[in-house]
Amino acid sequence: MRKNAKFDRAEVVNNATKLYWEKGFNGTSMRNLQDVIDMRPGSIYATFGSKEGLFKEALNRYADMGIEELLACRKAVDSPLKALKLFMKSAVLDYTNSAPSRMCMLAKTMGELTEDNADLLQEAKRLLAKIEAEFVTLLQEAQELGEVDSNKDVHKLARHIQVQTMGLRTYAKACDDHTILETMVDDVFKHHPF
Amino acid sequence: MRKNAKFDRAEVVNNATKLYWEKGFNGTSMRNLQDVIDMRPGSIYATFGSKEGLFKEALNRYADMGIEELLACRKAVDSPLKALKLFMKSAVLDYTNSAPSRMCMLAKTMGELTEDNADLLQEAKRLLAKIEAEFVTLLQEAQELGEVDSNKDVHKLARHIQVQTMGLRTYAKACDDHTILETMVDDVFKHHPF
DNA sequence: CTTTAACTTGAACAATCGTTCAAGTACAGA
DNA sequence: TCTGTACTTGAACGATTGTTCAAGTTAAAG
Repeated sequence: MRKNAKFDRAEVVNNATKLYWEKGFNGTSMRNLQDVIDMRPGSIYATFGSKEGLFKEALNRYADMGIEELLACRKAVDSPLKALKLFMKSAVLDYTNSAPSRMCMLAKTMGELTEDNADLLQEAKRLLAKIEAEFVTLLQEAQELGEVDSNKDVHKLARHIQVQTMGLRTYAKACDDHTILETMVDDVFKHHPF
Repeated sequence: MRKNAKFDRAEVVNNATKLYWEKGFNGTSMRNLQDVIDMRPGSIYATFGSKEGLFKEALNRYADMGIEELLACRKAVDSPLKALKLFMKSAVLDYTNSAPSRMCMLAKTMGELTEDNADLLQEAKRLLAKIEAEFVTLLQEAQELGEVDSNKDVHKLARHIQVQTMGLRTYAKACDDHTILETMVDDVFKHHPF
């Protein structure tokens, strides 16, 4: 057997994700990528096939990070509803960390791409649905614990969380006022239809 | 005095706005623009200065169209709150018309651009604030008519409308289910904090 | 009709785009 | 040590990018 490639694939995809997340698909050039992932064109194309192939992998990495974060929130607090709120606060307010953009990378991708990149668009939709399914799981748990009325539709609530998160993160890029944003997240869980 | 340019500036900006709205700033090339506005590079640069200059004008045209639409909604119904709901339904659900994208062009711009185009980003923020101010005006009227409690903060409510609209329009691009979307808009005005 | 200034045209520019591939390097197996 | 293969390298490709500008066109003024 041959040894694997010299580069650390996970690290490479992480760095590519950061750049794509910040600059978008069209705003990122292969030469930008070469610099941040420290690979030459030949290796990149042998490994990922194309700019689109690497972007697709970056989208998946991004979604996985989000789900990991959500599960981490769940473990950090004693209730699934509090976990959702913590996750949302983190997504909307925590720009102190090394997040390349305030906005959701999947939402950015939905906005940027057209049918010219139908497969990437499809992948972004699929991953949004995957995340929404995680919301459903948490909401079902909340229902079992009595935090959410048992007659509520958890899929509907999950859609609601999704819309709020994407909307607030977009608003956050335009607003910048931390107090206003925090109040808006609090209000989601104050006036919510749970 | 000399006669004005042969081209119809308003028409040109309209067509440029359509293309920019659909493809985004980075996704649109000057040659794409030349085709749809039927002008040659020299004329374009003499008139608009740069790709960014034309985009800035397109952003303004887009915002003006939105405000016109909002005022048209106000005239179409007998209450400011119903007007807001009508506007939101139109923005989220009416993809039958010739809108180049389901998403808000300003939201798309906020997502696509970075500090590399700080002035365009600033302009998009300014226009989002301008639209939000129109929401405030309608909400104040609603307050005067007793449709909204007088102790509510109209600026806060306007922010809420803004977030819902942007969030739902982003979700709409990923969802496609008209029934689900319509229910979500209805729910905004059912469970709202007014 | 001639002049003159405003405006349009499209070829051309340097820079950058995504991608390819022949040549070089590195290392497991014999 | 030698061979063979997996992998990396970076120069190079044609296409396209945003932009410029000298030449051409148009039409009002003299």
